[in-house]
Amino acid sequence: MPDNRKLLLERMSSFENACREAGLRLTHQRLEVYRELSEAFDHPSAESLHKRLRARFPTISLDTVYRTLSTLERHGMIKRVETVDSQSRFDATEIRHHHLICARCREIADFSWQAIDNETLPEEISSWGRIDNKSVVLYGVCKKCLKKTMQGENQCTT
Amino acid sequence: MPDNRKLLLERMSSFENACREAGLRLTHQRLEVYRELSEAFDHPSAESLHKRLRARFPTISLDTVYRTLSTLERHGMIKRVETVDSQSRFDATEIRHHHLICARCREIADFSWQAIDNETLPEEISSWGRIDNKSVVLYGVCKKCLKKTMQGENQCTT
DNA sequence: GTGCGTGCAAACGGTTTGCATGCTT
DNA sequence: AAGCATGCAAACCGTTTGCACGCAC
Repeated sequence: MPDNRKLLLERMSSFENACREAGLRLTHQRLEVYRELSEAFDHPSAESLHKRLRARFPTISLDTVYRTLSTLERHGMIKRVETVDSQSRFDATEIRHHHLICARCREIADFSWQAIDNETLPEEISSWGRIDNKSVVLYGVCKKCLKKTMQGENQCTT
Repeated sequence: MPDNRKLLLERMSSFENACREAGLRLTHQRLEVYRELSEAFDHPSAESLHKRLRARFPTISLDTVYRTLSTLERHGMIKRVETVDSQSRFDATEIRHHHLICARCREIADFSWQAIDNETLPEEISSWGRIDNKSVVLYGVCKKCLKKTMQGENQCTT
C-alpha cells in the first residue's frame, strides 16, 4: 500500500475517533468532507470543496458542506485560514505596520516589528514567485476584553 | 494650531493633489471619506465609516462610501487591510505553517519560517493583551502567473 | 425510537451594479 | 456643456437559518 494512502487511512481513523469523543455522528457526508479536505493541498473554500465532493457523491448539498466545516472547526478538527472578517477594513496610514486582532471585540491595532521587517525571507520562497508584501497578524484577546472576563496571563501558543 | 490638526491639513492637501493627478474630481463626499478615514485609528469598515460620516454629513450614502473606498484603493491612496478574500478557506493540516497568497490566481501555498516562529514578540505587545496565534502572510505573484505575463524579477518591497 | 444531521428553500449581510440626476470641471 | 460621481434600488454572492424528513445511534 502506498505511503500517502496509508497516511490518509490513519488520518481518517483518528478523525473518526475524534468525532466519537466529541459526540459527533459518523455520517457519510461528514467523513467525505473531511477526506476531501485532507486530500486537498490548496486550502479550498466551501464551494470549491462542494464541487469536488459532488463528483464522487452527487447528492451532497452545499449547506451540508458549510455546516460540516463549521462543526469541524468548532471542534478544532480543521482550521479556517486566518481572515480579518467578512467585512473589509481600511487604513489610510502609509507607514509600515503589522496588525493585532482581538478575537472578541474584533478591534484591530497596529504594531511595528523591526526584527521581522529586517528578517530575510526563507530560501524556498524565491521558487514560488515574486513577493510584494509581508504582513504579520497576531491573534489574541485585548486587555479590555480580558478584563471583562477576568482571565488573563500572557501566552503565545505559537 | 495644534500639531495633529496641522498634520491633517497637510494630508488633505496632498490627497487633493493626488486626486488631481489621478484625474479624480474633488467632490465633497470624496474629501469627507478620506478625512474621516485619516482621522480614524481603528481600521474602520465601510459601514462603520458611513455611520460616522452621516453624523456630520447626513445625506451621504453607503454606496458612495463603498465606491469611494474602492476608487481610493485602486489609486493606492488607501489600503484594504489584508484579507484572504470574502470566501473562507479551510485547512486540515495540523503542522504550523504560514501562507503565501498569489494576488492573481488567489492560490494559497504554505511555507514554514523557523526564524519567525522563534522570534520573541516585541515588548509593547504584552500591554495590548494576550496573544494566541501568530501568522505571517506573504502577498505576491506565483511563478505560474508570472509566466503568463512574462514579467518576473524577485522584489520584496517590505 | 430518539434526536442529530441533512437537504431544500428562503433569509441574511456585506458589497456591487444599472440607471437617472446632479455637480465638478 | 460634458461627463464623472452620486443616490436610489435592485441584484449579487457567500453564508446562515427554519423546517421537515431521514439516518446514526
